[in-house]
Amino acid sequence: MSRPSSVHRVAVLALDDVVVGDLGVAAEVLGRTRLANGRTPYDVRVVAERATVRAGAVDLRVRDHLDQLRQAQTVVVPGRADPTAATPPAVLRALHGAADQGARIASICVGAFVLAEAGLLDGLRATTHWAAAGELARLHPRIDVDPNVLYVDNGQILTSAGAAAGFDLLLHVVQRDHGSAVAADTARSVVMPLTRKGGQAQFIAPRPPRRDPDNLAPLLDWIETHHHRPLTLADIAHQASMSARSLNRRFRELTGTTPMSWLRNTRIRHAQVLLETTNENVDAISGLVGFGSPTTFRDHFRTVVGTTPRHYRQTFRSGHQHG
DNA sequence: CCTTCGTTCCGCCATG
DNA sequence: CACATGGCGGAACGAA
Repeated sequence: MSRPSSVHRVAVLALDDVVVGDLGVAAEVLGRTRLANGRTPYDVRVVAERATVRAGAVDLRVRDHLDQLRQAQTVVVPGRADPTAATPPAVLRALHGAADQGARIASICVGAFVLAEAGLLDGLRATTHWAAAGELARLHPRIDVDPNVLYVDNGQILTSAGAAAGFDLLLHVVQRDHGSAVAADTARSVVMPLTRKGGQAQFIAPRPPRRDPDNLAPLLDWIETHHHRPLTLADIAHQASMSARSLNRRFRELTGTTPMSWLRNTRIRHAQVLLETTNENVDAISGLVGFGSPTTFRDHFRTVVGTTPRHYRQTFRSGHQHG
């Protein structure tokens, strides 16, 4: 028909009780993306098993059927009100089909549970909404759950934390596909400044009133404010009035990670903010966020973020009209 | 790249 | 009895 070869097809999966915010993020960010020549690189379609989808207070009329998933080069899976609700078999089959054909699959928030149910996250690092991270790790032990990052890019499979982190993930996708200039334009278009205020936005968000016999939040706050010091596991355990053994165990249960890994991610997150918002050189930032040496900082930065600190700053800056 | 040495993490098990 | 804690040891990991 009409030149579909140059269009990148995106299917946004609308399951029952989909979180409309997540759905909106997916549809808006990619749908609003424009290339330098004004063309729209993404053909975004919301797909569902049935024409009407419940979504909290509203019903959605969905125009495209689940079958369209097969044609998509990118599939986005938003969260659902009940993260652990069983996913219809036809949906899981469709996801498998898309993955087998090499489609990129990205989840937002607790949409990661759907990917997990499909087995697409086995053996991979992944993230989800921080309050659900422990549950995800418990239900799917083969997933390396990291609740302390905004998103995780495994190449074909991507996961992001809360809805706001979904913005970051999709802007990252745009940047990967079309470069940082296009991504910066998209960010402006959706009025989402590329500046994110540290990942700790995740933690000042609604504190869950749910039961918390052992609440790690105060300890995580303490790590947040002391990450720049040369902390050891013993230091953190002492702060929590726990043995190192118990701390490791509780941490794994409640967050899916280990204390030192959490600390490392906290440091990297702060380093990212400093790279974005200051002119301190990389070595100085390394020290400011608590790394023992610039070498280890670069090492960790690469494994967490995927690029070098210098390149990260460069691509971030290039998207801004000098500021 | 390697090598050395300290740290971290988790299974196991005794203890409360 | 169920359950949580934490010490021990060793494999894996990280720093330099």
